[in-house]
Amino acid sequence: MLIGEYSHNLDDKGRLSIPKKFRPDLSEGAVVTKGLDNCLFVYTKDEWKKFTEKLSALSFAQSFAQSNSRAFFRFMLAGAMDVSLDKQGRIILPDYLRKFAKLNKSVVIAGLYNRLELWDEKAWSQYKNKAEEESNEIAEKMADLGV
Amino acid sequence: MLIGEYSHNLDDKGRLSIPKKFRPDLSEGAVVTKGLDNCLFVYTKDEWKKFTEKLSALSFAQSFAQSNSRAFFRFMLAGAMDVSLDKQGRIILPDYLRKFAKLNKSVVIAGLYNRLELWDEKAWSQYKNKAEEESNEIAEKMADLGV
DNA sequence: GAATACGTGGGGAAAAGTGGGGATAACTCG
DNA sequence: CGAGTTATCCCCACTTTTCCCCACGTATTC
Repeated sequence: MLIGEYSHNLDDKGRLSIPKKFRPDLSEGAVVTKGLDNCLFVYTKDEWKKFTEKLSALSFAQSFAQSNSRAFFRFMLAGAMDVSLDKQGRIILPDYLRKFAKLNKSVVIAGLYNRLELWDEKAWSQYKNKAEEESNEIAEKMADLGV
Repeated sequence: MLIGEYSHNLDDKGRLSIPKKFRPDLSEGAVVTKGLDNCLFVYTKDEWKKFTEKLSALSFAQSFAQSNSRAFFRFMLAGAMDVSLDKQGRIILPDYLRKFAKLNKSVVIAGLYNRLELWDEKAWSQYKNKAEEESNEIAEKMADLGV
């Protein structure tokens, strides 16, 4: 299970080293794709398969009601890219994904159960501040979900 | 069962020693997460597993499609960190959790049945005073709930 | 009042992250 | 088809962080 928050540097060659803790999960290969809220998602090979299956089920079910669901489907899949770890445990992020998430040197790598998220550090801290201010709502959400 | 209240010091390296009494429960590993009211929760491995099972039971659409759900998952999962005791019975708190709970040197470790809570000592005493003032109201609420 | 137990602090070895050089492969353009 | 250019990846070296271990101090107990 992927949890926790790390801050690593993106170097001039577009390489990002993955925290040691996450490497075993990604050693078989991974897929990076455009995520929601202007971040990137990183899935393990297995999780990527599950994810696309769920996504297509969702897209099909909703496609009658929502015209933009196919656009969403394409958004998630079109930008996807296979990556693999080099011997130092780093991945290479293609330019278009770096630009999409507006990544600068300092990148936050967050574990979210079955995926990683990559954020520009500034964007992450802004998002987090906002979320923490609204922690009341988060508490309500927990209650809603029966946690 | 975890009960009792202790005050320990956080050292310059971010280490916090766990009261001897609680160590057996955490010896298999533990997870620290962001709690409510600006404190941190510490779950044993077993308790954390129960929690994640509840989360994973949620539907894909619920957990993924709604923006406040995404914020909730980022708060709970990216905000979490698994920790283990060193040979002196201490855990290391990552910077981002220390900042979240505004912990200074003196930290209160409180047992709450199935989890520990970590508080900055000042925040704890303020909270406790407030809670004691309102204890009448709390008692009434408990009565309402049929406790 | 010595002895044990527990919390606290710091020094040093080992591991993880970072950055750059160079070899090999791939791609492009004449 | 071949030469030049670009891109990819491996390897090495450096820096920073982590974590293990030892030692000290305070408190408690017998």
